Amino acid sequence: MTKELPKAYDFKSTEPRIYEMWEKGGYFKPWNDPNKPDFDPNVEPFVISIPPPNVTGELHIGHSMFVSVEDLMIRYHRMKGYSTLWVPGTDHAGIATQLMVERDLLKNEEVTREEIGREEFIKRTWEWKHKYGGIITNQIRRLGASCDWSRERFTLDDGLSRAVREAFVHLYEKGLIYRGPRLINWSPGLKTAVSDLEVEYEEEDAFLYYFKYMLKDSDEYIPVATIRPETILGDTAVAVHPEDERYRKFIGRTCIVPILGREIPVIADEYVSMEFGTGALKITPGHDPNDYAIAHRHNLPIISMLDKEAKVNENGGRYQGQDRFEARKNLWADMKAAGLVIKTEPYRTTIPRSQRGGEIVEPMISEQWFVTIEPLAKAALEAVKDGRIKIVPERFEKTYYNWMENIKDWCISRQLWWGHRIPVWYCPDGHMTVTRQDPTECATCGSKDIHQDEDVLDTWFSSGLWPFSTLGWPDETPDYNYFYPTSIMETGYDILFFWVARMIMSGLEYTGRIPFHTVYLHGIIRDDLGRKMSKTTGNVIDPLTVMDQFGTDALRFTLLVGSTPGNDTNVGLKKVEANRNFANKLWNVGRFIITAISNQQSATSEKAEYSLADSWIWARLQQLVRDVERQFQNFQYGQAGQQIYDFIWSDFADWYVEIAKLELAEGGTRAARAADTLARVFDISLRLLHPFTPFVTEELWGHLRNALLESPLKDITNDWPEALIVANWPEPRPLEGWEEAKIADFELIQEIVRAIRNLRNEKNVAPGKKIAAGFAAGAKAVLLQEQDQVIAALAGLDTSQYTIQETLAEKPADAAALVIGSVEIHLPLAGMVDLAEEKSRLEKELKEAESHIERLEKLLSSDFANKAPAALVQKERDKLAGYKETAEKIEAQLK
RNA sequence: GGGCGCUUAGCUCAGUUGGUUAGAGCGUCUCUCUUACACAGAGAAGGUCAGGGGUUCGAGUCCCUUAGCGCCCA
Repeated sequence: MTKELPKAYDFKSTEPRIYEMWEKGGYFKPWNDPNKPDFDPNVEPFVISIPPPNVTGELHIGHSMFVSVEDLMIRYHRMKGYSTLWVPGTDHAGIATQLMVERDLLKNEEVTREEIGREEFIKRTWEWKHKYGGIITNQIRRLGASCDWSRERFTLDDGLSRAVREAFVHLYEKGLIYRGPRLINWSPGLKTAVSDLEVEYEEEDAFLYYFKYMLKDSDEYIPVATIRPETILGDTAVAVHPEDERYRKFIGRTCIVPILGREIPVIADEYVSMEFGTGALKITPGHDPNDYAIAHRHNLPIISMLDKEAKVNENGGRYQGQDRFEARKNLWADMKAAGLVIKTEPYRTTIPRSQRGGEIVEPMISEQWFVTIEPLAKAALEAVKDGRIKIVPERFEKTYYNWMENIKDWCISRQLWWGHRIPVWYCPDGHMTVTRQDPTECATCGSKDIHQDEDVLDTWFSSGLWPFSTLGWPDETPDYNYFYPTSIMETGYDILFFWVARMIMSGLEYTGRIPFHTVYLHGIIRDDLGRKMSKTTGNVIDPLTVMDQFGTDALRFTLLVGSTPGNDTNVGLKKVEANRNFANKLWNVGRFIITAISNQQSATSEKAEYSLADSWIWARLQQLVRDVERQFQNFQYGQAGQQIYDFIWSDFADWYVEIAKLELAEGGTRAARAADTLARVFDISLRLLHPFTPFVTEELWGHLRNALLESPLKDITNDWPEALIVANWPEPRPLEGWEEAKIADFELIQEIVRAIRNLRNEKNVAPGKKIAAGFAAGAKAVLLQEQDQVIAALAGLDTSQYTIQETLAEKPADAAALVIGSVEIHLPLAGMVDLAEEKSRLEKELKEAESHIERLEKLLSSDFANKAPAALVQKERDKLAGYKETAEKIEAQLK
């Protein structure tokens, strides 16, 4: 064939073609499918369910991260022979999607959702989903994700909706779900409740307002400080510390709420801090969680003074209808006029803001649905504590425990339209009907006049079911029976609570089993300076642009290598560029090998001996396979990738390929052996690299396979499948005993070559110029003689003026000398050797050798010799001997 | 207030049972377009592994402590 491959790897034309080939080839589907007749239930599956991105979202760098890691895990296990399933899908993202559609309606049709009504709005949202829902999944395809698209799921699909219904009713029947007025976090802009997790607290500049709480029928007052003066309208008490000398006398008396004139008691509670503010606290149980708790202790009334839009309601007297911030201003002004104001001062405090949109969240009393979380949390806590579920990295287990141990009931109702509607129906008598099937009448009184709860469930409620709902639960489908529990849950540590914890609780509660045995958490992607990416900073890296520029493999490799589990990763374009270069390097190595194979005339005969380089590269490759395997077992993917990179570039390309060129030029069996080694080492390298950079490896492997098939070396491919994606993973082999010596021999050759190159550079010898050399190699003479051509070629020696002997009869004049252990090299660089310079160079080297000798002698005469492992001690002794030899030779040179 | 992480070459980071002169990429400097690759090759410079203390024959790696930065929870 020998169709010339282009000089540079063209990822643009390759990636789509390869992905299509994979998908059409059915490689993304598990090979052992429980829905097929030849299914074998004894085969171990490996399963990941994708963290579902927002259905209407677009790819960001975080998605690239999880796709890269999960695809790596999936490809590795697929190559290992597991029946591998990666379930893709998307999540309806209640708030985000609803907002997007609302915004669109307002912009294009100038209508609000209220104006078009619930039914029409949901219809429009589905249309939106159908129009844009494919964007994110196509972008995930571009990343090379080998997930089984035939099993793609969406949280609002019929099946998954049934799962949600089942879960809700199950909890309700078990008495673990309740409805009631509670203090919740209210998002006034979105007009919905949000859960505790969806509120973020940040320190901001604010003011502390000091004012007088006048005592009834008195001129006395209690000074009180507050951050939110408008909540005075909802005050139901003033609290002081029982021990506080300043205010003790007021306990039990009555205060007058400013402007409103309501009478409220002065109470004593130890919660009050005597140091903060004035030491007296106004109590607004309707709008503050701590006050709410105090109010419960003291049986205080609870007043809500804000409506759903955070405007003052009928309890706010003359401020009714005013926005919360407007009311703050007006009330304060009126209080000032009334002489109740003491002062205001700047103050830094934590402000609760909505995770979505960033508006200030108001604690409010509201009727909502809650899950009694404690029993679920207890089981989920236990599953991690007893090791049934392992979290990687381990330290997050502590975080998990801490959260689970302090968990509060989960507010699951949302005042939205886009989502799973709560499966509860009410009749006029207030009976509740909670069923799996939509009812036609009240289960209690039989009334036909029933209406469904208006609220929908928190999106995370359905996401929590994801590992099993996607496989068919609540039905015991073949997929569910075979693939559940899944294997690994891989996601960012930022959603450990939101999602992972809830999946564990849900899995245990509904299926009675852990949803996965391992949680692997990756870090957050930051920019090259370690800053969080944000639109306002303008440092967002768009993965699509990066892929356009450098290719998918380069992006994936960048994300996977140089990062450690659970740690944040800084990504800059420079890194991606460097990895693009790696893909290109690989491409060119491949090009060279394919040409070499195509030029072969005969097959490798059994008799073709292995050269030192052959043995060395094999030994190194086997070392690599062992290391990579160990690292994969320990989730050290970054390390593994780095080592493969180093092997391919620094060992295989820089040394082996260069030596193979000589061997190929020799022709005959030597050339055949070299071609054979090139092919086999390259094959295994591509397999190891495939989970990291699937496209370029698949492409090259295909070329390699074709070249081999059309060459005398075709037997190499006997057990190869048709595509790399399903090729066997290289299994580590035990050491055979010869490796260490071959590696040591080869490393000596490398040292010699490097030393000569170094000297050439130092002396400004033109790169193309061949130079003479005389070796006094002592015991290494035979080895070096065998490798003379290799040394000559790599170091640029003139073979006609080049000798390797045990000892040299006489020291060549006008030559530079190099000493490497017992090997002396004389390079007669006529006219270039400055004797004085030469002497000082040798003296410097001698000094270095001597310092090593001193260090090692000290080490070996210490306790080290007695206590350290024997092999290690021997290694140091050998080193010492080597340095001694070097020093001796240099001294001889200096005489 | 509680918990966790980070601090290693100019920059960004690796470095997992502690093993002996600390690695990579980028950047810098010298040379080279040598028929796989200039998205490259050859060579070089550059680090008291945040500070202090301890354990050990041996510490970037384990323990204690201080400082700075960051994150999570309250």
